[in-house]
Amino acid sequence: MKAKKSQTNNDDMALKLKALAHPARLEILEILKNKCCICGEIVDILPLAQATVSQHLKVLKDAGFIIGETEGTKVCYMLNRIAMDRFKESLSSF
Amino acid sequence: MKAKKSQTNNDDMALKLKALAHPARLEILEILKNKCCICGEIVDILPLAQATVSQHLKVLKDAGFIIGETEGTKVCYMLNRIAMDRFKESLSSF
DNA sequence: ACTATTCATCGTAGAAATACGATATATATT
DNA sequence: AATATATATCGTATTTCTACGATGAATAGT
Repeated sequence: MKAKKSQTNNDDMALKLKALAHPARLEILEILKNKCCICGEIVDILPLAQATVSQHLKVLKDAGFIIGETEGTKVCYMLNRIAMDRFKESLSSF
Repeated sequence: MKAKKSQTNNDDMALKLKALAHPARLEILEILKNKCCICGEIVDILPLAQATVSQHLKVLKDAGFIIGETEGTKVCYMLNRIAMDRFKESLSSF
């Protein structure tokens, strides 16, 4: 049961690592580290199409690293500091 | 030039994250965290074919997370503690 | 109601990752 | 030299990722 749990942990950890394992997504996180941004601002910064950026944002959101707050027709994205810190903490065992 | 450097950093970081982003590779790292192992021992532990384990070891080695020391016909793998710590350190900025 | 704006989702082409059997390579043993 | 052992590499089928145009959905402004 210990091994099973470790397995589950690794699966979960691998999913989170995969969510981070792309240059564009790391850049998005760096942008959101300093300030909240609406999707369009991120599209303006990155050399990627809107659909692609939206896809990357979804990956980060599904992994829990960012939060999106809808305000009218815009969506304000922000870093989920707690999730990020928890992730780094769980990495510390390696 | 600041942006360029950040880009390069992110590319490199993404490569390292990708190398870690697989349950089998995380498990290999956990195994090697405690003791050095020859490839065959890892093959015995993981439910994967020898070719697959060898492939995963190569990914970890190419990313610098492990070191392989050949001893006769065997290869003793060990964690590259320095590389791992450096990686975690560079993650701390997020 | 119509139009514009913002973002998400769909469909899809191309690239990369994954797993494995087969085979190659290199050393050790007899 | 022939055989056994340990590992790496090759070829390949399958799956997953990535990027983007096209389109849908929701709200805002006229």
